[in-house]
This record gives sequence, structure tokens and C-alpha cells, in this order.
Amino acid sequence: MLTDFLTSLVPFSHDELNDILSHFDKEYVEKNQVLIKEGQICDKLYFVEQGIGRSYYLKEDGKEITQWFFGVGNFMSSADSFFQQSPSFYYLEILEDSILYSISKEKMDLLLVKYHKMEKLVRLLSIEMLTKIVHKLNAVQFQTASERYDYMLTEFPDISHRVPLGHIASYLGMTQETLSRIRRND
Amino acid sequence: MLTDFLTSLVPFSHDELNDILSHFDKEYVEKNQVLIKEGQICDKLYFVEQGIGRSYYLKEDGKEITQWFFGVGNFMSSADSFFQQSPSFYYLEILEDSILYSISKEKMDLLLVKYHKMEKLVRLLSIEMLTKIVHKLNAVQFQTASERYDYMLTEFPDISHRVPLGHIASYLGMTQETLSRIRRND
DNA sequence: CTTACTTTTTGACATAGGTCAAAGGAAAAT
DNA sequence: ATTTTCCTTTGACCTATGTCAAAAAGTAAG
Repeated sequence: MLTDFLTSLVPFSHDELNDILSHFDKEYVEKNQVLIKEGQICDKLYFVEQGIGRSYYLKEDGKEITQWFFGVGNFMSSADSFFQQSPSFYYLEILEDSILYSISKEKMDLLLVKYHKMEKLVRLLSIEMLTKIVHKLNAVQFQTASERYDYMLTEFPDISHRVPLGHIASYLGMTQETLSRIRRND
Repeated sequence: MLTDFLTSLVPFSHDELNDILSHFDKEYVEKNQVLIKEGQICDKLYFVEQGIGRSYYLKEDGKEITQWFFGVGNFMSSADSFFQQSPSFYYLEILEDSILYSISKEKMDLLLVKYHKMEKLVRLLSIEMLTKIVHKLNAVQFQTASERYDYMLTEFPDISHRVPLGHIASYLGMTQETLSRIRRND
């Protein structure tokens, strides 16, 4: 899975790929486990082999706001915090028993220096993420609550019915009452 | 300006820097000029040496929605379109007589292949942009109209009073009437 | 200076979606 | 199984912001 994902973006040689993969650790993480808390420095980048994760933050009033969902076949991290080794604004949480591959910042830096192609990989991933976030931004900013839910269904079709409704509502910038009413009317 | 910006992110040698800079063209662009239209492939990445630009798109009803402002010292492009050479969703427009440095995709690719450091530069830029957009997303999604305007003032302090109010209103996801009322109450 | 055009402000009114409170359902723990 | 806790739905009411329309202010053109 991770192998396929990497080679689909950059044509690594067999040896390169093995070297790169050897820098990752496989982790089995249970539902509800929090990988990173606000204020911590996120030292790892994760690849979701199986399961679902999300990032969220707390508003002043203590409400959790889901910032992103990470489904199978995606990298998961608190991107700023990881790349700039600054305190994370977000929590990272696992929502289902999951299998992750993780790599530390230190090892990632080694790979980035060693392989030009690795820089390229991370650049491509960053731009891809950028595109997705801009897409969400446009959805959130100018669409009605119900259109935003439609966006959710296309962006995360498999996730929409596996996580608590409140998580999705806050991700979409609405209350869970509103989302519940939207779902009622299909 | 461009020189300083590049070296502040990655420690290029003198020779590298000269080689890189030689791939850029200096352009003088007049106010209201449209650099890229929706549907075109954005072939250039611009650096704003002087002036202001914005990206925007048209909603179904024909209204312009400002997507981003590009002030002095920033790279400006339709990022997806440039890096993936796909049709642009956005228009790029210059809002004041400006001085830009531009580089074509072709030349950028040469540099990305030639210099490992160049990949790094673009990676850093992408992550920085990602951070900014996420910041806007959080502002837009959960703040009141007036708080969003405050966000605008901190993110683009110099720009806020140099562009038409309607551009800012659409950038912040509100009507210009609302923004006008907010400004009245300081 | 006067005319024409664009941008901003103001007012009256409408509405999507928020808040608060309570009742059902589902799932987890004992 | 029964209790406890969490998650979802529903109802009544409220408010921030949108819509529409017109006046006022600012800018460009002749």
C-alpha cells in the first residue's frame, strides 16, 4: 500500500524504495488514541495503511473542531508542526483501530537530503494537500450547509458514515443539529 | 528582493543563485491586467517585486470571488494549474501597476531537476502556503464577519486599504454591504 | 467644471442556520 | 440483562448576515 503510493508519485528504484521503507515503522493503534496533543511537537509523519484518523483543535469555548480526516492511503500529520518542528495547534486522533506506518522527522530529513526524489515526493504531496484544502475552503466559504455536506460525501465517501456526526458537523462548519436535519432530508 | 527571498529559505551559493535568477524574466504589468483566465493553463510562476495581485473565480451567478491576494515579496500563481499544467480554475489579475519576475514551467522543471535545493525551496514554499491557507480556512469557517476582517488586517495589513472593498468582502466570504457596516464601527 | 461611471454607504426586510433544552436510541460497561 | 454513558434527533425560538433598492461619495472622461 505505502509502496504503491510512493511509486505512483515518483519512480523510485527498487533499492531506493527498500531503503526508504526501512525508515518507517509499522504501528498498530487503537481507536480513540491521541497521537499528538495541542502544544506538542509532532515528531512523526504517519501513513494510514488501515483505519481513519482526524486532526482537530479546541475553540476557546472548549468545543472540538475537526480540521481534517485522514483515510486509508493518505499521509497524516500536523503538517506545520512536523516540518517546522513547532508546537502543534492540532490534536491528532485515531478514530478506528488502525495500522499506520510512521517516520520520524529526523529520519525524514535524512531521506530528504539523501534523495533528491524524496524532496520531490514531499513537494508533490504538499501541493496535493494544498489543492484539497483550497477545495474545502471554497466549499466551506460559499456553499449552503447542505451543499457542504455534498462536498463531504464526494471528498470522503467512505468516511462519512463511519465517524460520529459531530465530528463531521464541525469539519463542515455547522452544528450537529443542522447536519442531523440535513441527513433527514437525504 | 527576489534574491533575498530565495536565500532566506535555502542557502544557495552565489553561482547557483545567479543561475537560478537568470531563468526569471522581469515584467512590468499595468493595473487591471489579467495574467491568466479561467480554463487557461497557467504557464508561469510570478514573484511580486512591487504591486498587488489577486486570484479570483466566478460563481455560477457570475459574481467574482477573490481567492487570494498576492502582495510584495510573495510568489503568485494558480498553483495547481502551474505545477500540474491543468486548466486553471482561477483568474489572476494585477490590481496596481506592478513589477513581477516570472519563470515558465519548463524552466522551473529544469531547475527542479538540476538543483536538489530547488526542490527543497518549492517544498518549503508549498508548506508555507499550506499553513496560510489553513489559517484562512479556520478564520473563515468559525469566526464572525467582523473577526474575519480582523484576520484580514493581520494577514494583509498593507493591502486592506488599497483594493476595492468588494474584493476583500468576497475574499472573506461576506457581502460588501456587511463589510462596509463593519468598517463603519471600526 | 460637468457628465458619466464606479464604488461605497445606508435602510428595510427576509432567512439560513445557530442556541438551548429535552427526548430517543445505541453502545459500552458492570 | 441492566445501568450508564454517549450520540443523534427534534422542537421552539433567535440572531447574524444576506438580499434588494436607492442614495451618496468618489473617480475618470470630455
